[in-house]
Amino acid sequence: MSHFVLIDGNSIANRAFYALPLLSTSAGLHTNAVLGFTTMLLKVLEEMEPTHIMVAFDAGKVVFRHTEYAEYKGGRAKTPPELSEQFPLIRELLDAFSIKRFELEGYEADDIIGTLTKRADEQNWKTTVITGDKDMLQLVSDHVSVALTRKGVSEIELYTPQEIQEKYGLAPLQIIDLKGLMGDSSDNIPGVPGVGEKTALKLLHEYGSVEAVLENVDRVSGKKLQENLRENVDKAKMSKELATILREAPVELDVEATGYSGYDGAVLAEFFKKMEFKSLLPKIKVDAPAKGEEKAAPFQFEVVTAETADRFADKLTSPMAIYVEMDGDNYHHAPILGFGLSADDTVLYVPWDVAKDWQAFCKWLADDTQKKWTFDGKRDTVGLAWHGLEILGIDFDVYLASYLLNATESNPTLDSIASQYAKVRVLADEEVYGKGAKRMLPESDVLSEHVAHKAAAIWQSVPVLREQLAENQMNELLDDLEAPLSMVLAQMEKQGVKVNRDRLAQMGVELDAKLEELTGQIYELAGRTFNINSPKQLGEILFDVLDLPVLKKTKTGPSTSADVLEKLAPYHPIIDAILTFRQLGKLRSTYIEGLTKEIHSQSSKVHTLYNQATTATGRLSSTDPNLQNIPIRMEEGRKIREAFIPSEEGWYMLAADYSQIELRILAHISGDENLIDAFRRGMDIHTRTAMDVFGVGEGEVTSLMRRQAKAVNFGIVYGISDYGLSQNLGITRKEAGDFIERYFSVFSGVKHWMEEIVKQAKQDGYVTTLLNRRRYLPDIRSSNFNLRSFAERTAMNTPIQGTAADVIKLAMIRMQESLREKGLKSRMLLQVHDELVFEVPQDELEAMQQLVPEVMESALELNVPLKVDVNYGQSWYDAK
DNA sequence: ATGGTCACG
DNA sequence: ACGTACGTGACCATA
Repeated sequence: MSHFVLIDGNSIANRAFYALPLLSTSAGLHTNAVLGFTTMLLKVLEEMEPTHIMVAFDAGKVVFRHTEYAEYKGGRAKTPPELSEQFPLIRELLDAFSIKRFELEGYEADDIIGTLTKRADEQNWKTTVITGDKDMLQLVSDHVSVALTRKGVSEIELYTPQEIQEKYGLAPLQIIDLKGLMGDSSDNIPGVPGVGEKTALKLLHEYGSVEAVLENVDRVSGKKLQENLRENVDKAKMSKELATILREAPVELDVEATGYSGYDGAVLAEFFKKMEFKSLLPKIKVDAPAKGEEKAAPFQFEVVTAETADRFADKLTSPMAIYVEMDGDNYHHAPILGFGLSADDTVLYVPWDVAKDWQAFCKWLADDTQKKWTFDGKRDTVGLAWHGLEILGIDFDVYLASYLLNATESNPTLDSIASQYAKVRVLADEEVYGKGAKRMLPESDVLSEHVAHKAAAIWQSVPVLREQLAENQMNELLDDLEAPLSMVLAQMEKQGVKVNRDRLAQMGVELDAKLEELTGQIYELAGRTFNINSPKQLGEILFDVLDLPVLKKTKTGPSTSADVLEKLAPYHPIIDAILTFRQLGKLRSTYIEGLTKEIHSQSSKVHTLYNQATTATGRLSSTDPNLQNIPIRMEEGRKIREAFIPSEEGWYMLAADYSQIELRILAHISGDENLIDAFRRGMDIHTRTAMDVFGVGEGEVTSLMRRQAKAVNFGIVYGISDYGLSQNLGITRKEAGDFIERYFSVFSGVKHWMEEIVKQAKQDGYVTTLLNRRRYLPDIRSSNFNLRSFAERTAMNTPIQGTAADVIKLAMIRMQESLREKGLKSRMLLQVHDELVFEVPQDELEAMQQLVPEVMESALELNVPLKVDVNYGQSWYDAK
């Protein structure tokens, strides 16, 4: 059966360009749109198996619509040169694929596709249109489906008439009426003012078309809406015309001429090489090896056994890629299965039982001069340490490198790294081991090949990663910050923190009693029993049985979150009981029961896992258990910290935290003179902000004024919006807006910086921290208001939060060095974003109280001082 | 698996 | 007209 695929070339190229980071070849040629286009094509060819395929492009400056409406597409931003220069490459790409492309002077790709689908439809061909443009949904019919790209170009969503009906309640042709009413800002189709998607859909469900709406305008509910419709009759009609895709363009291309019989693998490979798409090369389907090209050698590796080990001793070289395979994600517990090793043409697999008794290997492993390339060296270091082995000489970590190159793709996996930077394919662990309850070890030959692939992938990726890091000037960030930090974190994780199990149990007993009492009270107040932990059941009790007002909704029903409940508290005594129940329940399940489960059987301590490649901003995160969210704000919860104690008799817990680090960093990078002055004078920053914003003297700042100023300062760091501030302070949006305006008039340097950073983000597509950490913001130029606004706030927040992360990471490295140099026994145990926690012998207390702030405050020189507060006590609770 | 809620900076 | 404060992870209920 025939299957005709039509691709909207401009739409896909645009999507791909904005979805992918701005990649370039070593020669400086930008290729991200080409790459996205290519992945899409490979996917379409494989999954849709078209018998006919073509790509349509817009052509020429004069599109016939212009003559009808001068401003058509006027609102659209100019195509950036980085994208325009890729169009010729995309044409080359299509030629390499032997796919027909077509353009027609004065017409858009839409119209070409509209015309061809009509012809195909008449012949009853199965037809699929691929585009990112929702307008095209109007082409859908029984034979024609439209595939919309989502998440850039990596995923597609197929629309048939049924799906359009389900999603919009409209027939395909009514999509035109929808656009006619709501308009489309990206195409500068005006629509009717005041009518968005919701209103437009409501009108169409009732009347069916733009014309019918206009005829029945008297019956439309809403005075303002009626007025808008009456005053914009012409605009509505014209918008509908603009949104209508032409189905009778003078396209001379015969549908039959788009017949497709596959591509020449060798030609395509040549093009991929030119584009430096190394990872795509293996995806080219070749029926027979192309003439003149040697068949790729099958993957070869050797398994080392106890008997043959001696023969392999001289294969252990420097540098060499090593992958330590473990059974499970938590390397504090996981058994080690074996090692993959690779360098040049050597690829080895060494089972654990062989490796642990192979002396030459263990010696090589612990030899600092033998350089190792790894995937997650911290995992290797800690995992091996639990089994009594030492690994030294880690010289490159592809996990950290890949994270730095793209922090938005959190937790890079080796299979994805391999597909981006290496030739060899690596299966996802899930494919080898299964997931969840179905997880199990595969046959030993499957396992050894999988691990061997991993080592080979690391070996091949390193040079590519090095080069890309160099292009972004990020080698220093890796070599001097993240890599040394990973070894500091390894020590902290392995060291662990002592937790007093009995203390927790005792608190648990007290909580149980209180919770039981509360449960009884709640049931009585509700008049029946129910599951208080179920938002659904709780909602029924509150809003149906007790008939309390619904203040906020979630996707699934009325919200019962704490901020809503607090507002409902005056209505009914059950609310306070529920709030307390929630609070205590959280303490019991997460912090008593959860934490107790994490106490390690071997060490009686908790050993967290710091994730160094998860956050988009450069912060760490902590799991199993998460030690970065131990309660502190409420006294009942804060008591949990009494269970965190030193691991040795007579030692102390010492905590040091940066004071206002984010605002100090804002002062530095914005250069705002007022903010800098405040910090140089050592003032309380919230009081100072209140003085400036309210125009009062220091003695006249009330606690309310200080509280409001504090909220404004938080808002500034988060990328302020009047709505967010109004929510936080419980004031109107207008009042919040006034605060912000006054803040910006006093701290004009901050305002200027915020405008500039957003502008820069729009230009570059990313923002950076002081140490050149980078975060891409693909939505910064989105036409979707929400996505764009979010990206803009992120552009303001990330340099601040990310630089703070840089600073404390630097301090941790210096701190560890300092402890070693001075021969101190004190140990760094925890990092909580702006705080470091140590355990300290009594005779080092004095020295540490001096040293820790000194090292932290001098980690990075800014144009304002950094300030650190230190406290110590018998437990983490007492270090306050 | 997903969403709601809540703990932290 | 839109619908939000920035960054995380754990637990519970429910599909």
